[in-house]
Order: sequence, then C-alpha cells, then structure tokens
Amino acid sequence: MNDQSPHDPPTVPRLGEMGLANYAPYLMNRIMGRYNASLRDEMVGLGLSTPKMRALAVLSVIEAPLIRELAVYSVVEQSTLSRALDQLATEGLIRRAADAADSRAVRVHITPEGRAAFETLWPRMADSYARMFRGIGDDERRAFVGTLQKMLTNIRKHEI
Amino acid sequence: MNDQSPHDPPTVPRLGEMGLANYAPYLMNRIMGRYNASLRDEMVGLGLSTPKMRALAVLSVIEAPLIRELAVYSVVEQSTLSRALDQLATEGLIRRAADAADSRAVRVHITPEGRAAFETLWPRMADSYARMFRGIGDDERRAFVGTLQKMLTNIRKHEI
DNA sequence: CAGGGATATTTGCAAATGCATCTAAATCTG
DNA sequence: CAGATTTAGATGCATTTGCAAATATCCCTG
Repeated sequence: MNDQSPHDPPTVPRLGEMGLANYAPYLMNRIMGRYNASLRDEMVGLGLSTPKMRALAVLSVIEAPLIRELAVYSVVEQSTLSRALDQLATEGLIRRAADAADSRAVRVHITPEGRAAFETLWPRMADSYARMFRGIGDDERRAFVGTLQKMLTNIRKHEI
Repeated sequence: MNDQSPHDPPTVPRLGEMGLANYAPYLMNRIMGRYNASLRDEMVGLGLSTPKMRALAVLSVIEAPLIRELAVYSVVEQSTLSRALDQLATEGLIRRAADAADSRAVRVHITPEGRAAFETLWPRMADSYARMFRGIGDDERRAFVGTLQKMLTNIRKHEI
C-alpha cells in the first residue's frame, strides 16, 4: 500500500492513515468541546454564558486589559465580547474605564463583586481540570503544557 | 504569601497562581480557537462551514456512521449537524440511507464527490497541522498525543 | 499641521445555533 | 401484547453570533 518510491519528496499523510485517534486537532476539539459544554451547563445556573465566564476568568488574572486584548485572551470575538461586557457591567461584575492615554480605548476592570463571582465559579473549573488530568502525573502534565506553549507560539496571530 | 498551615488538606490552586500560560484548558482553547478560525477562513471559499467540513473529514475515515455518532465525532450539535447534512446532501457530497436494522436511524454515506471534496480540503488541514507542530519532534508529538488520548478517555461522556 | 489612513470599540442585521418539541419507531414492563 | 418509556432524527423558534458598517480618535506623511 506504500505507493511512494524511496526518493520522492514526502507526501502529506492521509487522515485515514493516521486515524482520527492520532490526529491532535481532532482530539483537542473533542476534549475542549466536552470541557466547554460541561462548564457551560454548570454556568447557566449562575447566569453566565461562555463569553462572560471567560472574560471574568481572564480578568481575575490580568489587570485592566484593553477590550481587544481581553478578546484575544478570552478567545471570544470582539463584538460578542462587547455585548458580554454590557451584561457583566449591568450586573456590577466589571467596570469599563476610558484609557488614560488613548481615548478611543477602553480598559476593563473587574469589581470586587466580579472577583467574588469568579471565586464561586473557579472550583467548578478546577474540578473539570482535575478530571481532565486524572491519572496523568506531574511530569507528563508539565511536558504536555510545555508542548501546548510551543503550539500556541506557532499558531498565534497576535503577540499576546 | 502561603497562608496554608502544614497540615491543612490541599486547597484548590488558584488560577492566578498557576497563571493562564500554564493552564492547559486555556492554552487548548487559544490554540483550537485560532486553528479553527484559520481553517474556517480557508473553507468559506469552498462553500464549507465548520460543521460541514468536520462531517466530511470524519466521513472520510469512518464508514456510514449513524447521525448521532457522526455528531459526537464531529463535535457538532445534532440539530446543527442535521442541517449541515441537508446542505451536503443537496451538494451531492453525502447520502442519507435508512439503517437496515433500525428504521428510526439514518446512516450517512460519503459519495465519491464528497471524497473528492475532502481530498481538496485535506492539504489545508494538513498545513495547519504541520504549522501547529513546527519545531516539535516526533517523540514529543507522540507523547503529546498519548496524553490527549488519556484526557479524552477521562472526559468523554459517550463510549465513542 | 491638514488630510488620509489606521485603530478601538460599538451596533445593525442577517445568518447560524441550540434548546425544546415533534414524529416515528424501538424497547421495556406488567 | 398493550401501554409506557426511551431513542433517532428533524424542525420551529428564540437567542446568539459575527461580519460589516458606523463612530470616534489617533498617528503618519508631506
């Protein structure tokens, strides 16, 4: 079944040869699809959509980003994020503030209420995380994360 | 800053302590967000949405699955998939056929035209894949995929 | 420093999505 | 084996999404 003579340039392997179960993007989509769906199901009870949850999570870690930065970190379209921020602001979980240096730009601040909301949702995220890595040792996890970091560098468009 | 006395049970680590860049689900969402977006941009020219592209990819590898199985493999909601299959059928890329044993069930067959369509889009997927793993050796990639397989087993809901 | 892009964000609107529901068929239960 | 329950898939409908356009501001160039 090998139709390649010894000195041909390497051809693109076929998906069928590799098999779905060895194709990393497929596995990653499967895993994140389930991870995100199960998290989303838990969040509806708290009145949080995926964009809102992600924005809060990022804001718990990154101080007063611009909206376009927050969109990159949150992996949410900027227009979708803009509307999610409307809701979060109405609920008092974040606050928009004009940037000092650039009056077009808006920085997003998490409020104490927002931080408290994240504290209640974080354990659920941590549970999903723990479940995901069940039976996977520290060394293996560290190596895995190291590879992910390389991949993000390879694939990302923005410098952030 | 360590407020934990020596004999407390371990608490859940905080996202801020770990940092986004070490939090695997974050990295995986970032990576797949970009991977899927760039693939989607390439596919619009071919008249393929993400659900249609994924269904075709899975069908190139898995023979005549049930629609609900295809939904799991494709990581697409079943109702969304149902409509994507309508389009693919209209375009002659797939064919729905009643299951022999269960007349509620529908099996999805890829047509020769569908296979040809996948052959034209596969090189783009392969390019994205290659780019993603640029600078990552075979051993590291194999270890990475091995970890992904464990994670999928940990997190999946269905046996498939 | 005026004019022409470029950039940050919001918003209008059409398309896509997904939940809930519907129909049909299979399976279970007393 | 009749009726109740579950399962497969399609579809109505309200919500969400994301592209494109609008607005406001900034920056570069001559």
